[in-house]
Amino acid sequence: MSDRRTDILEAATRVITRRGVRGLRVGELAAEAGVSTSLIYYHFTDRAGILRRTLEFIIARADRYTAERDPAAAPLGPRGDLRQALLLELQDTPEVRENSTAWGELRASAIFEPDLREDLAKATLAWVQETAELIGRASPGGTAPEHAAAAERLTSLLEGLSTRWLSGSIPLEHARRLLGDAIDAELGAARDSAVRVGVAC
Amino acid sequence: MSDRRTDILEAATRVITRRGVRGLRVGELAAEAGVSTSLIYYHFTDRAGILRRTLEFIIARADRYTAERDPAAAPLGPRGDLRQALLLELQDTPEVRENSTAWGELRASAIFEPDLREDLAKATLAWVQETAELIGRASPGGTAPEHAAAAERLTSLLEGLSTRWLSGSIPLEHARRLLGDAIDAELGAARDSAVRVGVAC
DNA sequence: GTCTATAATACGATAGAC
DNA sequence: GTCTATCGTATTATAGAC
Repeated sequence: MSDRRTDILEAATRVITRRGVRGLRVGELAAEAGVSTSLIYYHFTDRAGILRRTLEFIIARADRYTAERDPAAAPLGPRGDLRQALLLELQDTPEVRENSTAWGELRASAIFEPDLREDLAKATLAWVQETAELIGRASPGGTAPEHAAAAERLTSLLEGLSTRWLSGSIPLEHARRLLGDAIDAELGAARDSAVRVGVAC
Repeated sequence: MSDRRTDILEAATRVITRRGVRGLRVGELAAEAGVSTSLIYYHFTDRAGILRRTLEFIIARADRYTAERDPAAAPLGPRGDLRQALLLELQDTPEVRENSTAWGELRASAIFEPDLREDLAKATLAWVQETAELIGRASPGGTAPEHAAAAERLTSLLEGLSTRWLSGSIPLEHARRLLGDAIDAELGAARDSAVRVGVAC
């Protein structure tokens, strides 16, 4: 489990959090992981290989902690599940910061490195679909395409807010409030129209 | 107007669009501008100076084209003005692509280079305030803080969608549709509550 | 699998002529 | 102001011992 290869991938995640994907230096990664540079080349062939495997690692880890909600915790209901799933990404803990930073870097790097795009688009799609499902459970009123569109808006907004937070343009609490309100609005809109159809004059 | 200095700044914008802020190489910039590397150092001192001036240049140019609406064009009304101002940033023209790419890079780079944060935060704030004012004109119902929050949500969403577009995760038209719907929802919500207050049972 | 040592080169920056 | 030539170093990557 905790072999050298994994050590290096974890170290790479930390270095990317500190310096960015494009600021990662093999020498600094070696120091962070406590190994020689040549061992890194032995395991990952070249710098591009390091990046590819690290980004896979980050995507896999993000999946894991998203899925890993404490099953013994008080049930939140569909609305609470959605709020928690999204607000989870706006927290100042080392793990979330690492994931958010690395995810943002992955996306920003993909603009200039077409090789990264396919994996990124696949991971994005999976995330949007999971979110759409949570929205569907929280607002049974709408259609599946409406839920998908809402999921795309909320996850895109989350990415935008996360980058603003990490780049020092807004405080974390402010980002959380804006996202929370947007979630309420996406769900409220559906609920309101249901209410209107059922109850209004 | 079109002196060497400006040539270099325009060339730098193109190189950043192609390679990113962190992918900009002084040698490549020199080739793109058709000058020697030392001339670049003569005008901009060092690489950081190149970047600083180029980002100022980009911010100024974005301001200009945002302000530069054809005054002879058919008046759109407040709602149309808002839509146009935001959707303007999601277009596949060289100038918009350059600005969006560079702006995204500026934000992504600021995560790792605190020197960039202040200018970025200032430019972001100005943009949010302009947007809030447009929202205020388009939906006179709400309060100023509500307009500001809506502006932050819409501009953050725009940044998120723009990055998704540029990184190849969604097609441009799709991004435009999602943003357009979000604008309608932000305005519609205010209008609906006004309508509800005035008219509902 | 892991290291030390080093090759090869890319890159930022400067010197000095015109 | 602009160029050619070059320096010094940071960085990727490899050779070869253990």
